[in-house]
Amino acid sequence: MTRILIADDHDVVRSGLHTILSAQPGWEVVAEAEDGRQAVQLATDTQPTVAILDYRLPSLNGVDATREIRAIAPQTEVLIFTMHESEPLLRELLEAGARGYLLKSDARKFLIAAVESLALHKPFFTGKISETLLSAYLSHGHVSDGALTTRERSVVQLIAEGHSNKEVAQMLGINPKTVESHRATAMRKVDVTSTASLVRYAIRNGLIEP
Amino acid sequence: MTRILIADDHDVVRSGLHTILSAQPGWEVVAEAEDGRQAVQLATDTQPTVAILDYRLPSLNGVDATREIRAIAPQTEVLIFTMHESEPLLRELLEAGARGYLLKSDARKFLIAAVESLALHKPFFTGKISETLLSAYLSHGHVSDGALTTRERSVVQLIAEGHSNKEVAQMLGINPKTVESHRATAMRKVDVTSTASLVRYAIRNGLIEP
DNA sequence: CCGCAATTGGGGAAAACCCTGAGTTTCGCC
DNA sequence: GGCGAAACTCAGGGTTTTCCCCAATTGCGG
Repeated sequence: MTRILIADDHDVVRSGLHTILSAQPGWEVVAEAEDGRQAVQLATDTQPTVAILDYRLPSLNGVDATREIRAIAPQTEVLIFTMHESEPLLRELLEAGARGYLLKSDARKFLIAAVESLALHKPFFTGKISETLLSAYLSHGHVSDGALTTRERSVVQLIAEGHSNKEVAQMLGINPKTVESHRATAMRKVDVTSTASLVRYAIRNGLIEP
Repeated sequence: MTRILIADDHDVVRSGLHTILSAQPGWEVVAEAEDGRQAVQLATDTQPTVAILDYRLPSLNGVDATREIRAIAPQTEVLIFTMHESEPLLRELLEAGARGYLLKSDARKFLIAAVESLALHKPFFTGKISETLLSAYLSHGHVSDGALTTRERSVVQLIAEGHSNKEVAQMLGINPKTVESHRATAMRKVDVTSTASLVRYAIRNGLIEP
């Protein structure tokens, strides 16, 4: 019996997944969560075979939820279900322990195959970026650092949220000049020349909410 | 018999809507479209009572699809189904002829009620902004202009795309100082104090794509 | 004709941006 | 344990861009 947990904040999506998955012989949806915390809680309680998590979840996002579920229920495989393909996101997810990545637009074609694969503890990924990144991960045990370092990401995040260099410096407890430095290298790395473009980058890659 | 058309690019969402709606006695889903053009085509063919359109649709967005459907199948009521609540968007939709606006997060509570209402040719809207805006529309036949003027919107748009004041000035054929001015008033109007926040506003309200 | 808002600008202070250099953890690796 | 690479930390000193007050000009509706 393949036991499945569904976590998505939109009940319409949950209904859709539920009907599609329940139609498969031997598959059972054992829990539905509408936010991250609930997903972790239900995963603990039900110990499902596969947990399907939307990346955008209230209270606890997909990455953090993945990390917690992997810690609490190690035999549960996590399938991330998301709108857009983002490389930094995928990287984080791999580190967090997700073993599947399914684009919402690929759902019809690959949903069954993805869950099937995860149930056998084999990874499953869709999308252009996925193949290269996944093979790199499987051969090295980790993926090379993304465009931005941790510090750079924090800075970009706070900047994109509307804070000035000075404010960011205070929040992080460092010198404004250092913030400038991180900001500058980050901007060079992602190849933009204005704050506006940097904000768009941050939003596209899920560093902040629009 | 209430005949329903569903248009959404994610098949999971279509499945969800389908199962929920079909469960209602007297309701029938007569068509499913995965993009805007197909929705218009199917609306022409099937002449449904209610058309449920996702706002984000490939090939033809929700607003344009609404306009065409209202022109071709005037007795079909259009219900827009969307993630976020955006005032400018709602404004456009009202002008285009939509009679319903349903947030995806409100789906479980209000989906049935919304379709029911539209089938009786009564408007149905969820969300905070909706009430005030709708009543204004019903009493005046149109809605007053949004927060930003035309010029201000253009400027914000170009700024958010990553252009500097100087570049924007060249594109619009005006003095950089004038661009600054529009930018400043726009920022006061939408109540932000940094470029970053302005870009987020632009993205939230659909002035530009992320 | 008068008001009011949109559009157009100026001047000056503040912040962001660019380049260069350099000290100090931090981490993987032999 | 030592060694190198990369990350994190700041500084100086410059240019460019935002940001915030203000004022003049259109233009449209009461």
